[in-house]
Amino acid sequence: MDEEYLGLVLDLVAAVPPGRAVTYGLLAELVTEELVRTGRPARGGPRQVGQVLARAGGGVPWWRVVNASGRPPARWAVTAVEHWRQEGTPLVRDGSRVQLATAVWWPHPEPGASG
DNA sequence: ACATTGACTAATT
DNA sequence: TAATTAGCCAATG
Repeated sequence: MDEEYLGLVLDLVAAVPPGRAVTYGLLAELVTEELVRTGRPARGGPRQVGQVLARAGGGVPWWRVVNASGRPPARWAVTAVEHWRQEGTPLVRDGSRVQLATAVWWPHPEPGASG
């Protein structure tokens, strides 16, 4: 886990707009894409993204990163919900999780890129 | 080197 | 929806 990987993850998280969210898995894929695109070996997965955020603490909008169920880390659930309500993030009926179908965001694909 | 742990995920029940 | 299980990858003891 070097600085380059940390920076990649943190930059991506910082790029997520308010009121939107990404999943750990998606973030991991984006990181992998970028590494491969720049000719570097792919590494890490969703759990590594989690590791980075856990280490980062504050300083990044961590509440915009949720698991595949739209939930934040249990320990920070209350704080996350407060942020979501403040940003107007689409939530499911009970307000405890992000509505992924409408809230998920990802970087604009580059022109010419396949897919 | 082996075991355990963790801000994960997908499939099963 | 919730609880379980198995798979995953890297860090830590």
